[in-house]
Amino acid sequence: MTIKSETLLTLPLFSGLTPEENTRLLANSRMRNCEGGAFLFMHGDTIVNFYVVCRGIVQIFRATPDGHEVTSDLLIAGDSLNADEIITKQDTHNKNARAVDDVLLLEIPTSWMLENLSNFDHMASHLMATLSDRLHSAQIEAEHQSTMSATQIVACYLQRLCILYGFDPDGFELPYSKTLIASRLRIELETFSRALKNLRDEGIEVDGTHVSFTDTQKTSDFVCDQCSLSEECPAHIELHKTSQNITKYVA
Amino acid sequence: MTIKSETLLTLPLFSGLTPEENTRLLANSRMRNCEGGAFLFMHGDTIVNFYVVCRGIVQIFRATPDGHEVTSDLLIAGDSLNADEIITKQDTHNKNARAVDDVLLLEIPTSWMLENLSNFDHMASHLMATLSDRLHSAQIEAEHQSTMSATQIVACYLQRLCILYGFDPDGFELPYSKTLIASRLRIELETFSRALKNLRDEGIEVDGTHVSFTDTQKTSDFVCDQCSLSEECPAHIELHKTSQNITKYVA
DNA sequence: CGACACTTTGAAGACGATCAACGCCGGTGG
DNA sequence: CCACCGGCGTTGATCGTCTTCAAAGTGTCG
Repeated sequence: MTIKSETLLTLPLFSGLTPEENTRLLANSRMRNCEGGAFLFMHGDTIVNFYVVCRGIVQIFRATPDGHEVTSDLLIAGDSLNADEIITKQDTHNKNARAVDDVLLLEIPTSWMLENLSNFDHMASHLMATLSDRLHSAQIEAEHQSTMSATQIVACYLQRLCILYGFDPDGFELPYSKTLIASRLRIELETFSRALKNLRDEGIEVDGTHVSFTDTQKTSDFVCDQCSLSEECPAHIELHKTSQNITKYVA
Repeated sequence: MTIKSETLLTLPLFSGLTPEENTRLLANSRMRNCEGGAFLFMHGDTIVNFYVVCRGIVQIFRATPDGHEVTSDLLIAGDSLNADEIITKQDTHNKNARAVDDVLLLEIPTSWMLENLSNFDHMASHLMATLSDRLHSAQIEAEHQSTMSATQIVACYLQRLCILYGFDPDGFELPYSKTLIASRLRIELETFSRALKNLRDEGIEVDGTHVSFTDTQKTSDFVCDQCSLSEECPAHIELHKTSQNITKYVA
């Protein structure tokens, strides 16, 4: 499996690199294939690599003391797996990462990343921006968790999904199983199922895996500003475009 | 109000600066005093400054559509107020910041921060580490929110409070009002009050504002690993030491 | 002393989790 | 070809926990 240099350049993260740095990046990174169900790394493993998803879906999750699995995130092409672990005091992963379907990863040693952060404008600024965005999202989501009903949370999630993946609001298919989404939203599958029924009243029709926003006005009154279809998030749009580029080049 | 240069050097964030850079930092920053209740900035305001708390308590909060206030964080000396807003696409604050008591702040223009991030090792690495830590904490907390009972959440919080502030586990006073803590934990004041009663069974005695861990064994069985007294978090300890240094020098 | 903010306590209600049963579908094996 | 199974999703009933509303208690400060 070879990587075209243009591929890496399409990632915002590497967009500031000089041609020379890019060459060294290619020499130090490699593509890794993971079949569905395989662990990319586990909680407690030593941190050695930084990963970027190029194709497929990766589930980030943590195990509670009682053995229950809690999904922290679902990542798609263009997402970095563990940007927060490049610079950290601890040397072991604080979460599990598992391939949901067949996944293609860009694998770069964290040591190499660290050495090449020295020029801020080349990579570090992008990395910091990513961390800032993630932090902001995490805080918004925590706020949602405690102020909105399960139905509202699901509505917001579907909206963001549609924006992030660039789906057609008039009709699209859920990209993951309902079990996975429920876990991601930290609600039970049963609650999720019931929430989907309630959404009909709010202008969101869900039948099987098919979703369609039937009454945009009603929906936007219901979901939070941050997740509204009307408000396009530039970062997400860009990310999605990048994802498409990567899958195109790497294939 | 003058700032001794040693004061700034005690902040991990600025520990990599050269003497020359430090001089420029002093020239470009200033101390700001805020009395209790005053807003440092509001949601929607243009982002112009980066702030570090030197004394007092700052409440970060957001308003829900229905007018309710949700506390995102409570910051003490040594904490940066808006590290995530130095590098971000949006140019307006995404949260409110209010002085709880009388607060002393270090105020630095974000433009200056941006210009001086260019050498990664001097400041940016510390900033990134801060963001990573925050992100990790936010994720852990979101996980707690959905997997633990209110009583457990309170127990974990008291443990972390004790570690972070360097209090004596055998007995210390709550640094904020119960209303504020409840808001921070995203639970109702009534629930918080009842949780404190339940904690007696878990080896945590709370009477008025006085807290004491009476049965360390029992407590550590009850709270999550991350928040256990037994496990000392180096970053927090360091932060607390820094806080003490700042308040000492700046006074 | 009285006003006021903060906290506690009680009772009722809402919401989501949990448990249990069932329907649906794709795969496997006889 | 059909019977069986397991994963997935739905639906119903019940239960526990947190929120909500209401009232009373506690403390401080004028």
